[in-house]
Amino acid sequence: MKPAGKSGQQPEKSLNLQALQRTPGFMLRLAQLKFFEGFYEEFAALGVTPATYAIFVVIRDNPGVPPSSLASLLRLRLPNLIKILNELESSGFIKRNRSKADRRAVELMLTPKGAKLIHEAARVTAPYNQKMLAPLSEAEQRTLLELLNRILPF
Amino acid sequence: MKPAGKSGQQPEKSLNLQALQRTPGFMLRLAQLKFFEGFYEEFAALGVTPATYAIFVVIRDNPGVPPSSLASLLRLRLPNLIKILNELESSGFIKRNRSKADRRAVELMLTPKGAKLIHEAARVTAPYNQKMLAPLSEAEQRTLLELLNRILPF
DNA sequence: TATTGTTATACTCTATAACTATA
DNA sequence: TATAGTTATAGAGTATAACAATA
Repeated sequence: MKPAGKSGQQPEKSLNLQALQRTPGFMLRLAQLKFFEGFYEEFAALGVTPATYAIFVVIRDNPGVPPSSLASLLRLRLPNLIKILNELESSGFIKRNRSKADRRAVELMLTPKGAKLIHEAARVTAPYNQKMLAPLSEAEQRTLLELLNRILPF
Repeated sequence: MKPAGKSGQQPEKSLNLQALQRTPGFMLRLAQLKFFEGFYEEFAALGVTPATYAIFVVIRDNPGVPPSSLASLLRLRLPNLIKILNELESSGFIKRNRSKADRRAVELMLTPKGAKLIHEAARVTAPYNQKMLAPLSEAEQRTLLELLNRILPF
């Protein structure tokens, strides 16, 4: 998925959209598309995607996390995550250690290069989120996050 | 995309997830996945997907809507929408009329069979939404919808 | 020439099956 | 035998280019 599209920013004022506007799943989809499109614009220069951003953050905050935990957390199938991890490792952003306690298990770590990348990306995060949520007050932004957290199984 | 997955319902309590939980784009993605997975479960018997559900609703409320408007509203590329419309038409759920004012333009309508299908689907909608939003009060559900509407360009 | 709809096609994302190695 | 990781591969979903018919 790449950039926006010329046709979608002020869509079709003349249509009756009440039913969809009251459909949470549809509104969540549109909101997620907006965030992902904005993400690609803001983070393109760093070469970070929504998926790799989340992977970096989780490894940063949980060094040694195994791929299986990462996959279930991010809602990625393990084989699909492995492909991304292979690219991140061959690019030198992460490394894999074999666990000494259980030699089947893999422990994921950031390399210094990876730590540097997520550090730079993290500085874009706040202004990016602010831009996406601009129509909401600070309190409303917190409310939105809290409601989303409540409907999810954390 | 089809059903849930055994591994993701109570993910990884032991990990530090604070950063992602404060990342609206990530939480929106998880919420959207939850709604779509639940949708497939609830609407599978009717053969309706999130995309076709939205298409049916817009045509029902806006008979004669052209494919181009439908595509920009639903954030689908026109060629991808056309493929879905072809299937819905050959299955007898919608029909295409050529506009008399502009013979390039197509006007989309539900057939009686399509109207019946969306009528049956609409009866599943309220309990489905209630199930997805169960952790929220009625007032909170309204707040969530309102905040999502505010960050989108309607 | 520009616009609407359409076809063909490529690319990305996601899903399943099967394999390796450890336990 | 069961589990963690990996590979291979198939299937959706989404993207662009090019074309026909009409304006």
